Amino acid sequence: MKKKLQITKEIPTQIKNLDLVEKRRSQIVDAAVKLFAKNGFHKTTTRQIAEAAKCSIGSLYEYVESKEDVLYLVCDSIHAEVEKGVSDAISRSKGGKNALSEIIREYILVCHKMSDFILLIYRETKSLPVKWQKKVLENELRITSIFIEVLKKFIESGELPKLDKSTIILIAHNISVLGHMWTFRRWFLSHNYTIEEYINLQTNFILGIT
Amino acid sequence: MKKKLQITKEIPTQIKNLDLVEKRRSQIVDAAVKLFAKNGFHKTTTRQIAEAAKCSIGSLYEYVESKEDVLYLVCDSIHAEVEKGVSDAISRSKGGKNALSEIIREYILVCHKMSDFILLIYRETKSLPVKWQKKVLENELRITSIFIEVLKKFIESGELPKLDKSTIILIAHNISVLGHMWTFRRWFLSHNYTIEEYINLQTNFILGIT
DNA sequence: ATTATCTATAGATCTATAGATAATGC
DNA sequence: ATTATCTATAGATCTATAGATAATGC
Repeated sequence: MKKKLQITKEIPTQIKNLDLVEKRRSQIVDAAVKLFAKNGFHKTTTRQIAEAAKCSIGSLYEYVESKEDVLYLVCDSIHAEVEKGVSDAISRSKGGKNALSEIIREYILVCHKMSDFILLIYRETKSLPVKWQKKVLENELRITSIFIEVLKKFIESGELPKLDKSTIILIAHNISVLGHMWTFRRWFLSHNYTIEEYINLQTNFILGIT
Repeated sequence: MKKKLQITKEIPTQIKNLDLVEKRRSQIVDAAVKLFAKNGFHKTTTRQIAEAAKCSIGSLYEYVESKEDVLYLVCDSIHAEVEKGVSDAISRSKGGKNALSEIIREYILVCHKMSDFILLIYRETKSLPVKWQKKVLENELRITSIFIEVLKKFIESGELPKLDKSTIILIAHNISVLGHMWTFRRWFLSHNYTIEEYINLQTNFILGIT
């Protein structure tokens, strides 16, 4: 994939074989994402990451230049998975009646599945070098802009009432954030609602059916 | 205040004079909250805190038992200020037409003012010992429950349509989170909306005026 | 003489790298 | 002979405390 190659280029490595870089970095990311989600970025040591990724600490530093590199790879892979989930839902969508509800539903289910990792991004983005913080925020924005496009389409086709641009943008951000809300208030919400109840209530709220 | 005395009791100190404990801890919190907001909990050292609080590292550890103690004091003081802001707004509220809008407005203004510190709580709650994580979540819930009470009151007085309990609870959480959203998406939102525009759009969204 | 404050540092990390060793491909 | 991997550790922290000193109140 284009995207992956781009990242492979963004983060320097000592290793020549680019296929190997992809493979090992993917091991590293899989190991690190769990450790970061569980113990946080700062409490996770590079040794723990190397061990979980089944390589030595020396090898780890052949594939990345710093611990922050690992965090960036982790954040990026999380966003890629969320984005894929949303895009897939949209291409599966048949359009027509209730199609927006269906997309909101699929998005919240992605948030549900990715709960711990979305939380990780909220917590640790600030630990990245500024350059990569910006990249992470761009990713966030890209996901939100998918909702903007969807909303516009539904307004054009008359399934939603006409709204001005700043309202559309705000609603798209609200959808994003109300999905995330399930991740960072799950400690409360999951005791009071099932995920299906949550989806229904939020859908009604967003569509103004109260 | 009762609350303060309670915290003074929760976190042990070597110092006998309780007034002094309050005074010094308040220095420590004022210093730490800025450092944590700017550099994060883990990148802030106890020496930096002591220096900014104008006491020695030795003294610092007479007033708290650990760095995590400082973080708990910080989180608690942030929540206390948010809660005060909301409570004050409600007691100032004249009731009657648009009173809910007015409370939402004041709440979002509090979030605006406290932006960096609300973000700090999102980022660093996980760095606390579990016991105190729970306390912080309780504080969060207490603020949300203020909105629940307000909503109930407006439904009783007929200014809002009748809603079932789980919808009321969800809307209260949504109000809380859409206030926070201004803090953690400010990097985007503030380039597209003034705080007043944001308040108006979100108020319309929450009240279902689209 | 009791209480608060300070200085100096023990003890315990953790990141990142240098240099040695093993594996691969021509 | 080139590329990938490993072991061992340099160097740089940082938290928390012990023990010494200064300030306070009877």
